[in-house]
Amino acid sequence: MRQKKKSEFLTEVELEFMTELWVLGEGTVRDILTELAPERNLAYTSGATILRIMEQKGFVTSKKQGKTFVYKPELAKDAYQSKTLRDLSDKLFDGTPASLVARLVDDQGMSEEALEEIRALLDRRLKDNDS
Amino acid sequence: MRQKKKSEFLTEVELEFMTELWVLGEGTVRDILTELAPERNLAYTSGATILRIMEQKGFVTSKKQGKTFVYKPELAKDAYQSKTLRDLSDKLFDGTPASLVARLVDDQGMSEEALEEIRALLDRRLKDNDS
DNA sequence: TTGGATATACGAAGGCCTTAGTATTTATTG
DNA sequence: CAATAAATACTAAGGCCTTCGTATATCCAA
Repeated sequence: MRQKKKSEFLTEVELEFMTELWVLGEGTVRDILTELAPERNLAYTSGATILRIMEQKGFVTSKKQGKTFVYKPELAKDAYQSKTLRDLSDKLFDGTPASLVARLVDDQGMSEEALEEIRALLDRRLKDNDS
Repeated sequence: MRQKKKSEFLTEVELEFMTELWVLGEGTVRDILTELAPERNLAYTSGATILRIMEQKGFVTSKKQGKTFVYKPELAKDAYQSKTLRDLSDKLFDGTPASLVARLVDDQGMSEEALEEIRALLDRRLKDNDS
């Protein structure tokens, strides 16, 4: 009785939709399409299909409101961020998160503000560990 | 005259192969298959196909050595790490790398050493900016 | 109640990814 | 040179992703 065990990662479009749901809290097909960039131009039925598939996969749940489905994330953004980082760290950074951060910090195009912000974060975290 | 502008990201298997090439520096189909986990069990011709496609996409180059192709990464690991992080930051962390680090630091079991290491890195980087 | 607008259900096309098989070429060595 | 082993070239199948069209159901207003 083989378990599904599918990838549990969102596809490109699924992430696009989920991102809107994370902002909205919940929403209908129409709500989400409205939030997308105007140049996105996705057919209504495409949006409906995407959300139906996402529900099949367990990424969202729905409740019927009148004749319309309202969708809600089943997966918290925080949790998904964590999962994604763990995966990326394993696959591209030899499983050492520190090297991931190192690369990020080394990379051009990070403002000094962002760097300071990260350092503050680390300081706070290190202080917490001491106590 | 539409430009290719394809995704420029490695697929799952391509990353698997590229990871070996990054370690080896360069290698043949045989070399790479040897490096993969024994349980991977990929047919030789599959490996050859994957590398041929990767060359088409410009991820690797090849030179012929005797009757055999030797493949070499065209894309540096560092560069690909950066690109990937930028993409992830944009798509899942509202374009603010600091929030990415925050999530990583918050929930990954990062050792104090690793945290210190990163802070040192930041300090160095911020000093450089000052000068 | 019925017509029109809007929503859902279903299916399918086209594309890329992964994998592998078959046919052909090439190097080596008796 | 011929036989064998190994590599390359090509093709294709199966799966998932993205997108949309058609058919059907549902709500609301006149």
